[in-house]
Amino acid sequence: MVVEIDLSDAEVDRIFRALADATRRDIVERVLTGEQSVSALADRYDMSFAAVQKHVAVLERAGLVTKHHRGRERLVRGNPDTIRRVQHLLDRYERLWRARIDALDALLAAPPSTPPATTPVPEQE
Amino acid sequence: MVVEIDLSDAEVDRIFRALADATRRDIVERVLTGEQSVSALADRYDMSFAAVQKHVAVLERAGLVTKHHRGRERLVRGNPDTIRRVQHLLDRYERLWRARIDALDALLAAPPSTPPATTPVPEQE
DNA sequence: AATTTCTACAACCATTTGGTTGTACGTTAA
DNA sequence: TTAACGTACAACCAAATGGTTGTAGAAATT
Repeated sequence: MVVEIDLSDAEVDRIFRALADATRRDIVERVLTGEQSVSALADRYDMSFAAVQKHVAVLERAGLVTKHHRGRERLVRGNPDTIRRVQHLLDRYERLWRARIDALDALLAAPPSTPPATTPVPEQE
Repeated sequence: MVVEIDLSDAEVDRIFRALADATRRDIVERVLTGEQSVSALADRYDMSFAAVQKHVAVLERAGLVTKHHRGRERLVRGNPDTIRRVQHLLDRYERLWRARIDALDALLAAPPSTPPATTPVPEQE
């Protein structure tokens, strides 16, 4: 199964914003280990049912969870694909950082008689 | 060098919120590959200097960048430690997911003569 | 000394966010 | 059939966000 590789800026915005709230992160954790109804989730938090409903909606719009019908309930389930995509994003940041560190190391390792100013970095992207 | 392992909810809030903006993510990428002054950054974006200054402040409060003095300039530099901590957070999410999948797999692998209705999931919490 | 550059910060504004309560509707249970 | 449960959604509100302009100070340039 091929998953989408690239995410638009707006999608990434929604994902990070969705994760920028402790209640929503907690919901994600819960539904990753097992789907739960909205009201079952709402029982866990000290806020109204409608507030939890809104949090779930934010997570759903970000693609972090999905909802399914079962009778009168709506079961919320975590979507690990989106989690994985965020990890790839952060991996990219780390690669950028490492490339820079490697370049600085190369500079320091090079003898001062041969300044490597022409090719400081393997020039990716 | 030992880095902090745990982050408070408020810290994680700030980090994810800081990353929930395309301009700020772009700034992070730029300063991970090499430090830049605030005005050099501001030249890159179609908004006022003050707006970019605010974005940098948000990133700084989240611990994603640091600022250093050089004459009248303030050099902005990426902080990979924080990036790494976010990765660890997401790793945790993935482990939770995998644990659940493994449990379901174990259920499916069990012979039908032993109905697993009593323990559908390893009952966490 | 005067001017320009880089930064800091306050004040303001429109929009979004995160919460509330209230109403309505489909589904299950008595 | 009636009542209770689970959900959806609108309306409202306070606070935060993301932008602006304007003022001021420190450092560099002329």
